[in-house]
Amino acid sequence: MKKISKKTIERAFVYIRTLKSLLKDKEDYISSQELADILGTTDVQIRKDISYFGKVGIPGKGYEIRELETTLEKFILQKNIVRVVLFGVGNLGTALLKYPEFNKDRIKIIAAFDRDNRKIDKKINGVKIYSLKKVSSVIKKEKVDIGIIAVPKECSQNVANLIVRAGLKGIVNFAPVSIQVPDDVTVKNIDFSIEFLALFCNSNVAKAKQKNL
Amino acid sequence: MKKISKKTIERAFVYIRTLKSLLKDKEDYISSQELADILGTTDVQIRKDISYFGKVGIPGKGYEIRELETTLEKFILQKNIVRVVLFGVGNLGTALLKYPEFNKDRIKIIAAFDRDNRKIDKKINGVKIYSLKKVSSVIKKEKVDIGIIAVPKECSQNVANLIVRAGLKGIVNFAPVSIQVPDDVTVKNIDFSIEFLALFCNSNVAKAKQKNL
DNA sequence: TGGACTTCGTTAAAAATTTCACGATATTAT
DNA sequence: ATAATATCGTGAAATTTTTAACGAAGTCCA
Ligand SMILES: NC(=O)c1ccc[n+]([C@@H]2O[C@H](COP(=O)([O-])OP(=O)(O)OC[C@H]3O[C@@H](n4cnc5c(N)ncnc54)[C@H](O)[C@@H]3O)[C@@H](O)[C@H]2O)c1
Ligand SMILES: NC(=O)c1ccc[n+]([C@@H]2O[C@H](COP(=O)([O-])OP(=O)(O)OC[C@H]3O[C@@H](n4cnc5c(N)ncnc54)[C@H](O)[C@@H]3O)[C@@H](O)[C@H]2O)c1
Repeated sequence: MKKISKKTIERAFVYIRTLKSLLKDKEDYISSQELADILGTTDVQIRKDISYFGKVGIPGKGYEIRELETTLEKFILQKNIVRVVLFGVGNLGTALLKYPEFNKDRIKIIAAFDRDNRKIDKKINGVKIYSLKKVSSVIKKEKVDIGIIAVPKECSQNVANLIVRAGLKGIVNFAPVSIQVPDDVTVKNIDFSIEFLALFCNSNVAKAKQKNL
Repeated sequence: MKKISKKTIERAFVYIRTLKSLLKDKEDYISSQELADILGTTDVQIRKDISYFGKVGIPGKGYEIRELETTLEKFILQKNIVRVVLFGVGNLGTALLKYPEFNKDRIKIIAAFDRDNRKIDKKINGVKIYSLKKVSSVIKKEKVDIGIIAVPKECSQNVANLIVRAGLKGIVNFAPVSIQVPDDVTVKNIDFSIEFLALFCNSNVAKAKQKNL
């Protein structure tokens, strides 16, 4: 069996999300072409991706939506729930705590941590906010998978160190700085500014601007 | 001159950000290897990327930090300010309005729009919130480049339509759905759940979990 | 000043990803 | 039942991206 690429796995999650929303419709089947139209990609890309997960399509007809959805989901998540903890309950952190889609997507925020004493022991959306002293004990007890960094950028390396020391192997970093971690820890940086700037440069946006001036 | 790839442009923004933070230090020069260590990448990747922007390095010494920073910045942004408008001033939208890094990164939120009458005409962090009726007029007057979708997913296609009709060519979509737009409009989807789930699958995180069970 | 050493910039090779082309297979209509 | 049609699955080709290799160019120190 061939290894499934990162790109394919990412797209698989998009497929899953889309298929789930299609379940409500009256149609039972969808073709790679129709799915491609919805997602703005190509039918070949979709068939190629799906082929890594098995043969579930029906030539001449397409994919049974429900079957494809469960096939993909079982294959890549195996009924797991991804358990995360949040560091920093400020503007962004609070929004994350209130984001209802995480639960639907089987991502569970187990606990939050903040330095600000006024926030400690409060709950937001059912998630308790702890002092940083509790990091190690909470993480050990709760079988946490991933740590989210949503603290000011000056503190993000410190928090990353805490996360690593607690034994987590995955970090999502929203702070606009690079953090250093051991090789066996994976960091995913989400940097809004860069997304905006890159979109500006990589698309027709910049061209449109030039015309207007 | 060769075309610069999207990946290179994205990384260039990371380099710029890092170089700016290094300006405060006492060192004037940095080698590709040192920068790679900071960013968790390789020296070759960095030299390759930089080579698209010109020859600025000094063999045996490295890059002058300030010079490299200005070279990259001039090349890809040409002193532009990226002008954006926000749709949806809820949990996420409010956090975005309060995010101070956008200004530092030359991204300016010109205006926000919301459906909720109680929010209209209020200001957050100096940015005025308008009724949806004003979309077209504000966008036309203000030379906007990009629209941000931070409304509930059920409304995101509608808002996308508004954005397209107003003539914008770039959309950042935070809602966890795919939106359909004409070919000349570029959409960047930022889907937190997928980032988390993909990190979980693509890294050591899942393996660590298996061991623990 | 010269020679050892560093680090850049670039061409070539390797790896990863996407796209193409088409045979195989199920469907649908006659 | 058969022909026409639609759509899947996949090996091979094309493209893109990363990595390797190394000559060129400047640095640094004795
Ligand atoms: N606001 C946004 O929309 C946005 C967008 C992208 C990225 N970010 C980044 O996310 C991070 C948080 O942004 P924010 O707007 O929520 O900031 P914020 O100032 O509103 O919140 C920061 C929170 O972190 C807490 N904190 C500070 N130091 C801490 C530490 N060492 N350990 C634990 N908690 C600590 C503070 O008490 C506060 O509650 C920043 O790095 C920011 O650059 C924010
Ligand atoms: N909260 C998060 O951390 C988070 C994270 C990732 C993605 N998202 C996505 O971002 C979007 C917004 O999330 P949120 O948590 O801020 O939701 P929210 O409910 O707090 O805010 C939504 C806002 O949009 C406004 N609105 C509704 N329909 C509108 C319309 N047609 N035009 C303009 N404004 C409209 C509402 O009045 C409200 O102010 C959602 O699609 C959500 O899935 C949120």
